[in-house]
Amino acid sequence: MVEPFYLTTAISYPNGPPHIGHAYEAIAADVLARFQRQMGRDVRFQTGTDEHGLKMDQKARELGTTPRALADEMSALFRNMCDTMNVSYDRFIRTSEDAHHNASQAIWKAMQENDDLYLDRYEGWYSIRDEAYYDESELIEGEGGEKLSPQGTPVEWTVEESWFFRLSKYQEPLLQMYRDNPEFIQPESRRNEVMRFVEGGLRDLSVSRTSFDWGVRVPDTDNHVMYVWVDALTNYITGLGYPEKTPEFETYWPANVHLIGKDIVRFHAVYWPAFLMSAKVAVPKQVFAHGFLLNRGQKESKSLGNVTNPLDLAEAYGVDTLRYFLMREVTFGQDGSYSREAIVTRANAELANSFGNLAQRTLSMIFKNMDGVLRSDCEMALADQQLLETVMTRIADLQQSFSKLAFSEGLEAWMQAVFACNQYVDDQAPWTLRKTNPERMAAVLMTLFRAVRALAMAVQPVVPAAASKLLDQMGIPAAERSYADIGNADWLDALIARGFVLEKPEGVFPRLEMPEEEPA
RNA sequence: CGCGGGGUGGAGCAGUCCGGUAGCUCGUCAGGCUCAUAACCUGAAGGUCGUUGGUUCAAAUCCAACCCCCGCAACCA
Repeated sequence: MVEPFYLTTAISYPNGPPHIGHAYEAIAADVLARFQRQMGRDVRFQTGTDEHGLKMDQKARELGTTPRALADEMSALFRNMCDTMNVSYDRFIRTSEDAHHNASQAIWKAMQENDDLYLDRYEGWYSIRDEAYYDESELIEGEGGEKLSPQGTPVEWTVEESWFFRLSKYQEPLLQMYRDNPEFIQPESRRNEVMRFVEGGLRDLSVSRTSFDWGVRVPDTDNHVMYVWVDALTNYITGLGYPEKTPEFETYWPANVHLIGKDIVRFHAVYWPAFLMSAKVAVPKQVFAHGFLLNRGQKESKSLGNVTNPLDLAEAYGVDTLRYFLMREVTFGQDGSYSREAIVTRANAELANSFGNLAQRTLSMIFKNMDGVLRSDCEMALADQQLLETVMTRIADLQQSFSKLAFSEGLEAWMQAVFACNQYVDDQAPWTLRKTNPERMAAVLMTLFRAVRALAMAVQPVVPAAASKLLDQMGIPAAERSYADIGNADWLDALIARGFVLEKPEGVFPRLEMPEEEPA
């Protein structure tokens, strides 16, 4: 029986085109998805766009269009970004889909049946400019003694009819759930943050709006739409067919991982499980919050004018390179910094010089000195066995790290194996053996062939296109590239039996040019 | 006392939960090799792990106080 694995990204808010952060999350999720597939899991991977809410409404008005048209246009950009980045989602969901409206209304009714929703009035100091209510204690005094928001914008006492969710009722159940499932919120620091927040007391949550109508209508009302997070979070089960008990829902829910940004931890780790408990649906197994990418140590923002279009980076350096860089450079879960120089340095040092060159020199020597003909009958020396053992150990390390989303740690282990191979090449000096001991040379080159194959297979989740290009050259059948296949005993004999002969190899990780000095 | 993240060789980071020779990459210097994508391999220099105090046989790691940097209004993961 194949164990299912359901993972999701957060759905993106498409009131603007995708930026580097969206790409980062999608790529990380994809690496995990591909990794789990290679581990033999039955993976379901969902991403998409979160299209409702006041901001979409406003943005559309600003652009002289409709929210629907804006959503269609932007959502397509996100989908295109995922496709370009080679993100292997199974389902790209849009919250404006009819099925999603049905699901959101269904979960609403389920919460209502559990007596967790009630109609009340929301009143407080409201800042129109900030679109937020403030507590009396947060307000500051303006020059003329008038009340101002903490941001210095005018506020007025506002009363609005709103539905409320009894979040307060779930304080203890949530804390109990966190205690029972220490892995529920990762990384650790986020868990502490959330627990402290919940321990501080939960207030009921306003979950409907009457001030605009671009959203999911609250059942049996004509002027309320759901608070955007109520419907947004529901996407994770909509995509599986909720409220129907579909085979997908039965198989994949509860999700193994919701991969999100650190800014929306509260919604996923507090509100979402509370909604689900109320609706009597199982809670997800894990919420994993990644950090933010900083552009040379600075947050990217439109006002600073340092926003990077991920597609530009992909075009300039290649999708695989970008994927590798993002997974390798930054400790997953923490904030990290990137720059064009860093991408080029990292890609050249590790992908081109270390691994790419290793593959190239190995295949090239087999092609030139053995006419591309593989052999499985070479006698293995101790050094050969030790190298392969090192490689296998490091790959096991990679797998263990990737299982806990420690991508950079896993790739570091992988690099250690690559270094060991290059060291081995130097020690064995097959170019010398060619003259002195051709038999031994063949043994060395075949050892390297085995090592390169394993390394290429191991790194597939991160650089899928380049890895398969390399494995294609090596004659490894596409259907035999899972992790289980690495350790197959007879793959080499089968390859030889098929009459496979290596062609002149072609590098798959070209060296990159360092960019011109950028203005400081 | 608002909240959070961080301060480790020239640069960027890991290690901190579960104390015990301070690790990695890049850069620099010296040497080796020539199969390979001017790539590869070896060695070296370089750090009082923000500061002060405490606990301990032993602290980057635990405790206390303090200093500095970055986020926490908007666009925004």
